Amino acid sequence: MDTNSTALRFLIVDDDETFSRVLSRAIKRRGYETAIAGSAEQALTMLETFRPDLATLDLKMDGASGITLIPQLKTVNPDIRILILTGYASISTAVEAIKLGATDYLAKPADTDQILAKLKGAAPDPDVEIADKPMSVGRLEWEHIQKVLTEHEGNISATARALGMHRRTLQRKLQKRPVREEH
Amino acid sequence: MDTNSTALRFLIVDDDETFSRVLSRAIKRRGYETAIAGSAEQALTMLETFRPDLATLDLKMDGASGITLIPQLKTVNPDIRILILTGYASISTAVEAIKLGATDYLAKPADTDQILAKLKGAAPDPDVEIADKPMSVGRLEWEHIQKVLTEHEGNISATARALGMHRRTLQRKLQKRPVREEH
DNA sequence: AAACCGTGCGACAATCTGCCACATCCGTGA
DNA sequence: TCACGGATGTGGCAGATTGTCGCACGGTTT
Repeated sequence: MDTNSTALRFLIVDDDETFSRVLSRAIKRRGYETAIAGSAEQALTMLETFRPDLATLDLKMDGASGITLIPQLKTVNPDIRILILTGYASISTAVEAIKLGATDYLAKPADTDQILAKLKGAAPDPDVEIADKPMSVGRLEWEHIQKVLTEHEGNISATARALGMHRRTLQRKLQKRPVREEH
Repeated sequence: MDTNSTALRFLIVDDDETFSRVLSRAIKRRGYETAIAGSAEQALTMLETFRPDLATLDLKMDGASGITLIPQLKTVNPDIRILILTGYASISTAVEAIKLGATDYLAKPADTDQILAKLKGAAPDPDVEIADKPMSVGRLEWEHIQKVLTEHEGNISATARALGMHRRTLQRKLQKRPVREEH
């Protein structure tokens, strides 16, 4: 197999710039060529010059949802593998995305290895190997809380409401240290 | 019984007898021919005599999960329309089911009209509504657990080890219903 | 058969959560 | 300036949840 003529092109569509940059670097480090689009519209203008082989799409962005990109990405490259990656995951959007041809669907936060594992998972190559340990539930909860807290500019009361959690409970969780993962 | 040759055959696979009976009556009243299976295994034995055109499958049953029936149902009737209907809904099982060829996926409780609408529903539309609130921590935990659980092919002990969680605790969490997010 | 492994479940103590009750602060508008 | 609404820190307490142990049962492997 000719594997080194060209690197696989990986398109990241997400309006969270920090997230995109971090993910892009991690993907690049693994030998892919990457491009970032901050919106669905911007992604469309890039398709002519950057024909992606892999893509991650966010759902909740300014303008169109990443889901609307799926048919268009598949038109450009029918073999493209698409991963929906969103902080606003739901069953109904997951069902829609898969029906439209997305390869898989993940809720943020997810680490790079899991992202790539999901994208490789549907490849014709039957690579059946479970990678590293997943995040512990405690760690996941911490990440999620931090994310929502940031979205609410550090407002604890608002965050507790958004999470459907009692403010007192959130306060107590925040006082504790983030859970550590050991390897 | 006089069997109407034009009536569509509707198979209900669910171990909740009350639920099955109520749904069956409602479906029958709308002109379908119905059959009930209390387990995946029982459903298989019926396929020769009752070739369904439509089916609802439960996930959490004694014995095999309804998801395992999808390929076999499609073998008997490639045009069958399958709706996953479960009280233990999660994104990872939804993705799995749709990939295997299920038509749609609904969380219980759902009324008869919703069920038939999903089964009759045609093309996927990219304009699904996206949640405006992030998942609650409880919901996120449920989804994460389900994801890891599918990655470990339903092995509870292995999942508990991977999550750094006591097996007993995981068992208890799995017995509970996932938290319903309002929409 | 014996040694394992995964699973389901009872019991109990340690912890955590939901919830109410204050007591501060901090802007904003009357 | 003074209320008023909203955010925040804390204490307390009953009830829910978790971490552990233990035991039984049914498969698989050796």
